[in-house]
Amino acid sequence: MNHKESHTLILNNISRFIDLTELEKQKYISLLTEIKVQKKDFLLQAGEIVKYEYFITKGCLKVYTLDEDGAPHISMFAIEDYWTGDLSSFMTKEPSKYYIKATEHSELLGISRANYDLLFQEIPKFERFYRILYQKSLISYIRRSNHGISLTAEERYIEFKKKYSQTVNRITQKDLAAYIGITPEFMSKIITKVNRM
Amino acid sequence: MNHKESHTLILNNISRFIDLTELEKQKYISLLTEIKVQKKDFLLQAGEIVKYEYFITKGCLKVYTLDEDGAPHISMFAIEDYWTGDLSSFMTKEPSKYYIKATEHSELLGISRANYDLLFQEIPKFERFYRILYQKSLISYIRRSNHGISLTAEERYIEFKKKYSQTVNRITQKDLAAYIGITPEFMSKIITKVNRM
DNA sequence: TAAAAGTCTTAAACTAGTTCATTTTTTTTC
DNA sequence: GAAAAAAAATGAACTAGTTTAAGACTTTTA
Repeated sequence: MNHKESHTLILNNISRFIDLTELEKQKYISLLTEIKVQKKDFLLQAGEIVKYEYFITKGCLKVYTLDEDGAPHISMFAIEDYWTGDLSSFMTKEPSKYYIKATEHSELLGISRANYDLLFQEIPKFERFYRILYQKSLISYIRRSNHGISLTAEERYIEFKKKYSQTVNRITQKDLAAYIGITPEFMSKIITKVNRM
Repeated sequence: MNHKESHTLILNNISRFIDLTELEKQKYISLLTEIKVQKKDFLLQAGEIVKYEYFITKGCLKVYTLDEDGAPHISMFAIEDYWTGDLSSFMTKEPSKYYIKATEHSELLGISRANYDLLFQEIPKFERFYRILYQKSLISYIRRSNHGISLTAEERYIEFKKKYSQTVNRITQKDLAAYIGITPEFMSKIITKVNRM
């Protein structure tokens, strides 16, 4: 994917919530860093202090933690036109508990913490952009934390498939199990059962 | 609680993230509505379109949905100095799926949707306030949706008790069970077990 | 302040989901 | 394109959490 295409993608994403002048667009683009990661490479490993917030222009990545037993718990799959990172470490500058690993060759645009802070001074409209972006994310995480607790694994799988039909075919069953919160064995059983219905 | 006390409480909450002039403070306060709810009364019922976002100056409320079997799933307990409501219905103007019920006599300050929109025009600094407020909430809900899936009920209980030690004594075990995502019977077992340790 | 309603506890039988072990299928790598 | 590695499927024995039921305790209400 060339520069122009990835810049169009991120600017279109931003224009959902705010309008930028040509000059502001140029200024914004100048604050971004291009990053490429090969399949299976890490964008982030636990213990590191998070340097960037990322926008994905191409590819797919998984964001996860490891529990005391070393078992992964995936908190999101990030694909094209999505934002990802670890907001907590990015903001507090404390070591992250997350890993971010590419499940496909991926291309991203990153904004550093210094440029993120600068952005609000230079183009205050971005306060609005992030206000709305975080508001929408918050709404979906509130729903998700409720559903995670109140639905059965089978219901969570059916909901995921409905909501993220583009993503479900790009990830392994094992990773899906780590997202849904069950073992790969039980995931296999559920999929067999649901497909039979 | 008198007007002055509740205004001081909300202005202090806001001053965590932005500084307001005296004039801005007055303007902001003028956009708020005072609401009182008796114990067991509803601030919101499913099917209604959410009119306000709320700041609690006194009391305790539970925010919950009912599943197809009529079982409640509590998504948060809101006490003094917390914000609550249903952001989804407030923003989309679609009917809410949530109930909000006072578990104690409670006093709140509400901002209507019209005034919320007006606020950003009149005092653009509030974009920043809400950007930071939502960012912080988002960070804690991301963590929570991960933990809800990866921890056992006992671990979730221990974590809740540690994090919300002031709240845990103000709510019933039954409501706590509906928050943790288990039956009251199993909640009882866990509490007996944890206290024995 | 009695009685009604709601909450908490305990226990036995049950189910959703785990663990462990083995085989088959698919993907990766040289 | 063969060998190695990883993912998926299957099944049996297990555990965390549910269901149902009944009795004890606490709070609310008339």
